[in-house]
Amino acid sequence: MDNHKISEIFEAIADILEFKQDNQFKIRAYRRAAASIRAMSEDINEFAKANPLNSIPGIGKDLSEKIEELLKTGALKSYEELKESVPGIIFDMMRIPGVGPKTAKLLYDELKIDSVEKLKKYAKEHKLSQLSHLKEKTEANILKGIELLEKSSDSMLLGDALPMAEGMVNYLKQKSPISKIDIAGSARRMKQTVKDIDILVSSKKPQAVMHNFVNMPTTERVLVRGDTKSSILTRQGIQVDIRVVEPASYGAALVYFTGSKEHNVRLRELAVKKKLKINEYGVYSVKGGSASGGKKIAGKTEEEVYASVGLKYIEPELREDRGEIGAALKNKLPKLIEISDIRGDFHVHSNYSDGINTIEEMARFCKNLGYEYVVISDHSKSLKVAGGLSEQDLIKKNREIDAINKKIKGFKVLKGVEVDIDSDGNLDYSDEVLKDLDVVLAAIHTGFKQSKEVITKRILRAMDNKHVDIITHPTGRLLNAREPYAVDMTAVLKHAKKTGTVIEINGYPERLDLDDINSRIASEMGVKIALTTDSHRVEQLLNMRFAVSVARRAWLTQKDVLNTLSLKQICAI
DNA sequence: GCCGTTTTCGGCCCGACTGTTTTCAGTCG
Repeated sequence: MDNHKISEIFEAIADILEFKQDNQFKIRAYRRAAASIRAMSEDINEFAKANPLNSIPGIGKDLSEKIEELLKTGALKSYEELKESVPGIIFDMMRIPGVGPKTAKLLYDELKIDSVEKLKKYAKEHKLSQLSHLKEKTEANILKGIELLEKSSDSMLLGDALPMAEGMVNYLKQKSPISKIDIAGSARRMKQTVKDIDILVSSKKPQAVMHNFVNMPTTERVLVRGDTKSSILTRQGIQVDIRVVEPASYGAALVYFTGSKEHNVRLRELAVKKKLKINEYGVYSVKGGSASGGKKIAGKTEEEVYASVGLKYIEPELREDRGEIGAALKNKLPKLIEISDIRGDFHVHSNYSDGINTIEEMARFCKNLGYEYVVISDHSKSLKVAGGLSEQDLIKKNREIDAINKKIKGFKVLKGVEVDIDSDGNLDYSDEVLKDLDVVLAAIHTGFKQSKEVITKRILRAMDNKHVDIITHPTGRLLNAREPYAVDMTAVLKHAKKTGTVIEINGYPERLDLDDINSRIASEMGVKIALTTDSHRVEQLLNMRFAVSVARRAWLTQKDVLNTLSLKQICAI
């Protein structure tokens, strides 16, 4: 029973209560509790050993007991009973866009809908529109919603969504008179995957912007079209929302539209305590308990909005309700690492193994990025699928690096390897070979199905080797494609601290491994982090921004990160 | 169901768009 599972159960309870039209504040309490547990940076089992559960925000007496029951027995009796009391189909129905609890209840009560297939059939036969309060348009929308649900894939990788959003921003800028435009939402918060793209605009010609937006070349279908707010579905199947506001409201709208929702709720609660009201148009004073007639006191910039409730500006990557508002109140926000702090890349492949470009091409590209060094870390011999290097090839490669270092001035190529950790925890090169390298990264590429104990032991053993500097992509996950292998991350991080091993945040968009939550735990434990791209071609070296984004979401500062050090400092380690 | 520097009861974040309606409920973000 982990944090994720518990928050899922609380969400499911909220869904059921919503269907039953229970007290809306009770429903909100369950959803808030679920969000709170999701946002925790610690495993709830561990947390429960040292702390009272009701010290988690949004968890009181009742929910504490429910969590205890879940942790102890792996199940929740009251939830099982609740589930029995409602038809299972409601979970599927409420997942259809446009169908909420009320519509689901109506459809179930009146038409005895027990499958999405049946709902689809009835919609096509126009049986839905014969109900009261449900006419042809809603019927058509339900049908569209089902199709949308069937078509919708996993959420999109940030590495795909962000360039797409940037493309749209450029397109709109060219087509319409726009005074301000920003990507907002989870893409601005640099979440590893995003479900939709949000764009905020300020313009003297909002109608023109809306027109251009819904008629973008990538638009598949217009979902909503209004004067200030529209939504489309792209051909790639991702929803894009746009909102147009006045310049005087731009900052408030950017806060609102950037989210996260949980962060916004906290912000508004803080405002209420100060007799203020925050919405997407600004911050208003509340007179005599009534919001109307209040005076607008902020809204033009985000800084202004935060300041109005006594907060320092909070960077978008921190807006996840993971303690950032408390830190901002105490003026204890971290000074987050920035891409300009990065002085080199520790994980880069060349055409010696499975990369596309030569060592020199990779090196020159890095130099142009303003770096001082790059570690060329090709695969080791047993990783045949990726062209792993034999000992002889490695010697040849190292000679070439020496030659390149004589050619390129003011920059250094460091000799590295991504050495394979075999299924017993042995390394793929002997110590004799490893000792001549500047940087050794160790990784698991095989035996993903082994037990947690075995995999953890493999990694700990690799860290015990005095030549190993960095553990790369520590969980092996591929977003939307492969689950992480079973590994006791707490044990790995403890051992990393003990052995002085650095842990990687791999910026390859499918990996982003270690993730933000664990990276934050690592840095709190005093483990150093290396930001890398795992590049296999020159363009991928630009993925450093994604590694940096994970680090920022993990509250990391310059001092937490290895590759903010200069070449001289690195060589001295 | 949670919560408290207006506290142990009575609040609980806020507004746009849509559809089916003549004033609003439902859904969404």
